[in-house]
Amino acid sequence: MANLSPPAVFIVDDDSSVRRSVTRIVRQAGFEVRGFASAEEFLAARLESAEPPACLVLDLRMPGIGGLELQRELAADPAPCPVIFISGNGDIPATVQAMKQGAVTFLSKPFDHDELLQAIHEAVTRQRDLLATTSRVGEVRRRIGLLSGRESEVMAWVISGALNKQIAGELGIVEQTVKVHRARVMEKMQVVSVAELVRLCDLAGFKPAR
Amino acid sequence: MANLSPPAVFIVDDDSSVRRSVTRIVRQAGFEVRGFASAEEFLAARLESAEPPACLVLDLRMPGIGGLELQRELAADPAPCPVIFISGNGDIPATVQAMKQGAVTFLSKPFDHDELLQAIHEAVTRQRDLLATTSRVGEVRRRIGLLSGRESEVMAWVISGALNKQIAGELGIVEQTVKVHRARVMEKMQVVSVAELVRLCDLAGFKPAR
DNA sequence: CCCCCCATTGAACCAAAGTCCAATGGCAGC
DNA sequence: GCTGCCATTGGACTTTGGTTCAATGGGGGG
Repeated sequence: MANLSPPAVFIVDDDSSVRRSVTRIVRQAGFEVRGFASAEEFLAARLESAEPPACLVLDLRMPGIGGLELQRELAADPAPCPVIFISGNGDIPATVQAMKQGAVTFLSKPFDHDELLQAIHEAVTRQRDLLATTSRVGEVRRRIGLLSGRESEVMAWVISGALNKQIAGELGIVEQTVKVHRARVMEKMQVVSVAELVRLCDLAGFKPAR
Repeated sequence: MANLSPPAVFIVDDDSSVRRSVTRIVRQAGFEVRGFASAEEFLAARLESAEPPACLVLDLRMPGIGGLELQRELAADPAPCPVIFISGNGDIPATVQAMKQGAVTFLSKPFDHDELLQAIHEAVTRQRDLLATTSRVGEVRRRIGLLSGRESEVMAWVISGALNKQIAGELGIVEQTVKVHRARVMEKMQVVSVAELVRLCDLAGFKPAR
């Protein structure tokens, strides 16, 4: 719960000499590095200690699960680990697919050390930003989860700009009841103004009524 | 002001046989096509008739301005024309740069006709969506431009959730004055609720105070 | 069966927002 | 100098929003 200082870099490549080389370069730049000989090995290890502030240096072609497949697997994650590809025999279609799937970059072996480090830097930055927004979204969703059914309905109308009177009409209840729910919404969502509420809901993908 | 039916496709390639080939394929699929032998020629023609619903099929290597450079030029536009690269001698670094600069895809000659058409379809869709949001943003910015200086200040505080009393204090004026400005803001921005106002301002990048 | 959460309503009250109407002063352009 | 736009303020009034206290009824869990 407190591993922010040295971002972790994972290197997945079936060629042990590449692993050693990358490990040496990246470690020297001050990162925590772990090597894996295959996608399967990485996935197995990842299950236990999913510590987010990290990025992945990935070989395209490997026995078993390939780089693109692994990338696609990871993309299902809400805050996927950014991927940097390195490949000795990459082709343009693979590069295109990798980039479409969100790769930071695609380097060819032999790669330039500075290029790799710069890519890692970009990946770490991207990951930090992504984690920041994802955790904010998660927090907002947690709060939304605390709302009762009626409270959610009322909130949907509030963020669509409806007056209490209108909300009451829509829900078939009295204005006073709306006020009660509304007050609880503001309390549970931890906001003091409609403006903040609108922003939180937009962020979390909570849709207004109508 | 009404050319929405057949999206336009521009093909820029110094090889006239490629232009002919692409033109034939794409025209047969129902698109309007225009060919250009160089980036310069395209830029010159573009100045007059910038009709947005379009996409660009672009060769990587050409005499004069290259494909990547042209793409970078176009990217300065608020709603840049989506680019599909085709290249006979593309390399991975060029592909990576093209994709990073927002290319739809990167095809190698000889390319598959269906791949090209599918890419064009994606480009057109992307462009249509982009244009929709850009025009909405433009409209909102136009409205913001109608606000007087004070009105903008008041709006910034309103969308940050401040009460009229607080706004008055911040601006060193009386609450009644705030109400006047606020009413004009709602009128000029063409909204009836703070919720809508917040969304418009977020969309247009208008930042709240504080 | 009792307790808690949820939804609902009522009354009373205060604070805030919105809407009139009227008026003053500065400033730019014709 | 007149005109129009902007910013400002005052007063009076209505509508909404928000709070507090009190109460009822349904439903699930210990």
